Amino acid sequence: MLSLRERKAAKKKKEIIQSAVSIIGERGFHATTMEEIASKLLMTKGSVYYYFKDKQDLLYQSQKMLLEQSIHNIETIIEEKSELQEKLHKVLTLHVEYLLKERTGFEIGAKPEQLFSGDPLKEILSLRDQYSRYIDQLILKGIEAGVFQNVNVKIVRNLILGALNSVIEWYSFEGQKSKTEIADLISDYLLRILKKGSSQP
Amino acid sequence: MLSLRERKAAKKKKEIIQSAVSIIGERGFHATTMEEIASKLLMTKGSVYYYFKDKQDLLYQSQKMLLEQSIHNIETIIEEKSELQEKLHKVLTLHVEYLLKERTGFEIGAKPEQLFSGDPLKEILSLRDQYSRYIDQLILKGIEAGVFQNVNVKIVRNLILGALNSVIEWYSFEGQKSKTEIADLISDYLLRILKKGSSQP
DNA sequence: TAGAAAATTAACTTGACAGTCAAAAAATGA
DNA sequence: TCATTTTTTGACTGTCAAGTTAATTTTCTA
Repeated sequence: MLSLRERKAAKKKKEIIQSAVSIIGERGFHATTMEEIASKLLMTKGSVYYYFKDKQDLLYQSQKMLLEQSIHNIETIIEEKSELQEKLHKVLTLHVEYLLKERTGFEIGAKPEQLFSGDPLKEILSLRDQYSRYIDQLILKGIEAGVFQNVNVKIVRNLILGALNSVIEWYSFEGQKSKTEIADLISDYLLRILKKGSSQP
Repeated sequence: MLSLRERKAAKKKKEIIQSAVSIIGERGFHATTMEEIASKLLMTKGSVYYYFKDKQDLLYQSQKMLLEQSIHNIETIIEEKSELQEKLHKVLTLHVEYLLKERTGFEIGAKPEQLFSGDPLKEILSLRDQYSRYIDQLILKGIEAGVFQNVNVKIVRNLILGALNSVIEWYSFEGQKSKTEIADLISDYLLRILKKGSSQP
């Protein structure tokens, strides 16, 4: 079990990540200074460097955290026992909800190629890939089971994820609709790409 | 008519913009230096400052150019005489094709709030808005004419644009499909969100 | 072709920020 | 309580890039 000290350190790390994410999310990675990140927590830059190797490391750990949680989310739903269509609907809905919850964090990570290189980049891309493959599997199973139309799986998956991720840019807290309502509506619309119409056998 | 000198200057401006866009597109705005932009054209930084007020200005003018061309594209199609569905299909297709043609330029401009502020930001957002409104109109007309399902226009428009714009991130030149094929396929899939199925009256 | 206007250069200033480090402060625990 | 370990500090360094400018070179034109 973790000592009090270790748990305190872990908490501080999380706080620093949150501070970093919120500022970087607004201003962008390069425009954000370590001093800003620190001073938001009433700390000095030096302290931040006590917990993180460098600026890259800070960003990398925050992105890894978000992606791992996303994968955990999708795995939970996939293990549930329900109809394929309902499952995919749930996956899309949760995707939107988690995206909006961790809005700034995901905004930052949109273009990992510009943020990371080498092994960290590989790791981030591989986590994204893992997530995409889960969705591909759901679509493929749906096609095989005759629930969905026959489509180019990768293209449709990319379109769906692209549409979902864009919600970050246009969902406004001012809007009439709650996050849950929006998530549900979006998922309905996007499933139409896959659902069988009258013209198909 | 423009003098030779003016035309030369305009050409040089374009070259600088292209150089800037290609480097910024790869590395990001803040990570790109004016010296890099200049040296790609065998120039020095000072020359670039002769044509552009500052780094922001250079970026702003490149974005404005792209958006104005996009608006011109959509206006051309809207003026054509064809069925609503076909018109929207053409708009989506051309959107993808132009996006992939000017790939890096659009990649940069994805988050204008992080790049601009004040009047330039307003101008960029207003151009984007103008483009969106054209699409809204097409969808709305389609609904009114009974060609499309009744949907929340703004949400569906945002989903469609989000999906379309994501193509920048995943379309690979290695892929089997040409840009035209991809554009066509994507437009087909996305129109399914709007097309009437058998369940609707 | 000479003189003016336009364009380019290279050296310079300025400011900012990432990352370091020795010393101080705080927490721990015997 | 006091010695030891952990954490924090803030001043410092080195680097790097934006933007300026005076001097030079090129281009135009009368």
